Amino acid sequence: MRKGEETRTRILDVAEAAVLQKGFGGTSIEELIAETGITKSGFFYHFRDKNELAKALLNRYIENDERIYDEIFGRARDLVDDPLQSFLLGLKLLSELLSDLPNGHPGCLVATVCYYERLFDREIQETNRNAVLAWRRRFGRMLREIMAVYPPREPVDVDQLADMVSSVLEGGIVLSKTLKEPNTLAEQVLMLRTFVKMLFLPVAEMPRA
Amino acid sequence: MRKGEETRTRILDVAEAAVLQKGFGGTSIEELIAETGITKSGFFYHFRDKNELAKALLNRYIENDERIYDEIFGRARDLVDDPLQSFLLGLKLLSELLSDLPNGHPGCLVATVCYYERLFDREIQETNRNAVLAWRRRFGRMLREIMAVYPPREPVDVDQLADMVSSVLEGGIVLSKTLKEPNTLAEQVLMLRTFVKMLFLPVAEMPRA
DNA sequence: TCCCCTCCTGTACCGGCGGTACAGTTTTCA
DNA sequence: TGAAAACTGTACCGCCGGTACAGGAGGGGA
Repeated sequence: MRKGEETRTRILDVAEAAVLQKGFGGTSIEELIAETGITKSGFFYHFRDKNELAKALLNRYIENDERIYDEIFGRARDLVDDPLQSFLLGLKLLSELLSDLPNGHPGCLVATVCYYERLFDREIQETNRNAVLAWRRRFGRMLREIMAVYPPREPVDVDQLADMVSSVLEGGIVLSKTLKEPNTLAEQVLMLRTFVKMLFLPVAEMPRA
Repeated sequence: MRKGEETRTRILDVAEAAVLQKGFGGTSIEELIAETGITKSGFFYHFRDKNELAKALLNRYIENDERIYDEIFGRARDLVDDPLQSFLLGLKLLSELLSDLPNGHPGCLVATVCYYERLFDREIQETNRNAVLAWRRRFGRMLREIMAVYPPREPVDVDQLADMVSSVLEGGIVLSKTLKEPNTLAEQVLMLRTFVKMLFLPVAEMPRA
């Protein structure tokens, strides 16, 4: 049981890196087995077909993603009491984490799946959809706490604002990868932070001169 | 010359729709020739290989994209003198255009290429990079005009703010497609508009009661 | 009218890949 | 030590990207 899990994980590791660079259609099973040093039969022992691999890959990615957000915003919550300051700190920590990635963000599997949708079954599409909805709920929850204390300077829909976090992350990844500027993603998160700050923080000071 | 261009365009039309739904790796040449009613030899008469098709596809997409932005923000410029109000109107018009798309936004080729990078040659990657840089310059130009009149409420880097427009668009497309909620993209653009408004517009009124 | 160029069609072929089938072997752990 | 788990090896299928090349329809200019 133990050994099997290890091999499975190794396949998933190799597959994830490949898929994020070349998409699902561009990643061949043959190259995966070559890199993991397993045989074709061995691969199909673990995954019935490519769709099954995609399913496992996506689920693992989403779980890991959730864990990272839990940790970052959980830490921010522990350090600061105020919901707004805590959220702003969370975005700061997230931005730091992203700018510490040595080769930039490798890409988001949710986006990859989104741009390959037609070749996946309904289950994967639903999983992907639910992942995005989970982001909406997560950030929405925090934003609602903020709104209970700070009235927004402009009228905004909470869900749409929560989606903005996801948008900037997904879009920032695309920009960062395309430009080959690893730091762009981190900067975009800080830009979003500025937006949130401005939206909720009471006018602090008068413009000088 | 006329007939050839027409066939070429038909291939590109079919290919674009397919690629946006299934990615490059997931789109087979055989299905393209089946749908356009051309033979395999006919296809390879127009495009040397898949890479050549991708190149043509991407260039056409980028040109069309630029034309749309030229038109929208050009119209906004004609209607309103003030650079800030003009930009805000442009975002409004863009949001309306996006929410009028019957089946939602079909997807962005730049993002598709970004998530398939490793299987393309340097030329395509450079083209893609330049497209994103062109967005940065485009929105940067408008934002600089705004900043010459309106001091931003918070210190922001112009290029990063310009990138925010691209981020929200790219991210909004991913969200919209994944959620199968066509309107999410338009809402995200309006959210961005709120941000820009808040950043540059002087405090308009006191919060009531 | 003839010829040439553009724009294709038809046919045959290659190797890689996803996937299947299944028999046999090694490794692990209770 | 024995059964289950975790593989290997081999053979095969059909689709796909790509190559090669011969030939043909149709229009436009000399």
